[in-house]
Amino acid sequence: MKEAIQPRTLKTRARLIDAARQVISETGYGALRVEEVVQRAGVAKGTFFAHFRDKDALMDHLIGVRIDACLDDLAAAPAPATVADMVATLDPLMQLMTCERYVFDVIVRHSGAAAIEEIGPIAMTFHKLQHVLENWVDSASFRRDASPQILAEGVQAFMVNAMALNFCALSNTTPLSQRLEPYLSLWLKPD
Amino acid sequence: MKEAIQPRTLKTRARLIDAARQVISETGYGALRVEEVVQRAGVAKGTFFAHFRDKDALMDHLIGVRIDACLDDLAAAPAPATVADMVATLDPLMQLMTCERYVFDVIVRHSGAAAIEEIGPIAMTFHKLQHVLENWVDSASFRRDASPQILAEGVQAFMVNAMALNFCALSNTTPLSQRLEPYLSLWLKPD
DNA sequence: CAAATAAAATGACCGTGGTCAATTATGGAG
DNA sequence: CTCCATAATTGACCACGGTCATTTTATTTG
Repeated sequence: MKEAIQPRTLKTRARLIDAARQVISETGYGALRVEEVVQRAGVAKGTFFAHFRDKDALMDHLIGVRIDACLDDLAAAPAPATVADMVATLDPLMQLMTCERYVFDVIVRHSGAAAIEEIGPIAMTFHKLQHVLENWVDSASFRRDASPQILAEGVQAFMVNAMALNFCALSNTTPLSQRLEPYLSLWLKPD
Repeated sequence: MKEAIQPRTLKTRARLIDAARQVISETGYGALRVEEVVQRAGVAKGTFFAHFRDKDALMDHLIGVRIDACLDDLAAAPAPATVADMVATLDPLMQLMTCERYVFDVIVRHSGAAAIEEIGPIAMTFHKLQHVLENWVDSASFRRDASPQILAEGVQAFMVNAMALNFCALSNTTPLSQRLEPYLSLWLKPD
């Protein structure tokens, strides 16, 4: 009953990921083709799917890693004291998540895990974000008549909403953060 | 410069839609194959794409029609006086929108039009819903320190959020409306 | 070292959405 | 009615994600 992974496996996986990153840096996420990735990695197509359940799983990993790094920055920075501050602090994250329509679609698709055993990198980052937001929201500057949990969940809902509207013709003239601000003001600081 | 559509066109389109509805009633939306639809409609594959830009456009139409009918029911009913009432009234709509994971994905993908000239049936229904919600929200029972517009937009955001969570393993034990209620309470009736 | 066993990689193959040059049907002008 | 321009239809074809029986490579055992 041996189940040790061979060094070869790690090397192949790394080659696939490197190749994918290279393709993406040249043509963006949406234009990535599995065929192109395996060719650059110098492996057969089947090998790709031995390492990733499907193309989405690769995206989940690649995008998840980037979001995770971005969240580390957020967590390291001081907690925003005002709504305007919060919106500004969240901006880099939202920019990253909406860098491409395709990227945003992948994120939305993976933001909730369909099954417990399937929680992927992106779903993880949403938990992490939830944690960060709970800390931010749990300060004297914001309303204290609701649990940080539900407030943070609400902020996430508004973030997703604002990002989705960003791809909508009727409203994509307004910058992301500017669209988010009024919602958070009303949500976090009711009179 | 004649551009009159031939009766034949309407007939073919109707046959395609009928065939699609039939397939869906048997196997659901997600399992629909264009090949199956054109076979039942007795036309060639290319004909399908002469009538619909892509498979998504067919789904946009079919789902849009159903949502629209549901919204007519909502608009006809008396405006809900409480949050609990509102959540209960919205339930049929949310049930429809989440009848299948695939259906919800289609809806999310089409909820905002990418370009003004591309506003499809589903995007239309979101405008219609916005209108209905604005009327509901603009009543004495709810907060009056914010515009009906922004309040209604917030309700939509929370609805989408609640529906998305419905497909998430960690929280899909709670019924949809029950998950929505606390958010709307906090959003529409702050103390 | 050789044989046996398990892991990894291969690539021909498939399903399905979507395209387009060629063909056929339609309806109006003369 | 005939001819013709245009709309509608066709189906072979392509792109791309994904599968799986087979082969190759690594590791263990004797």
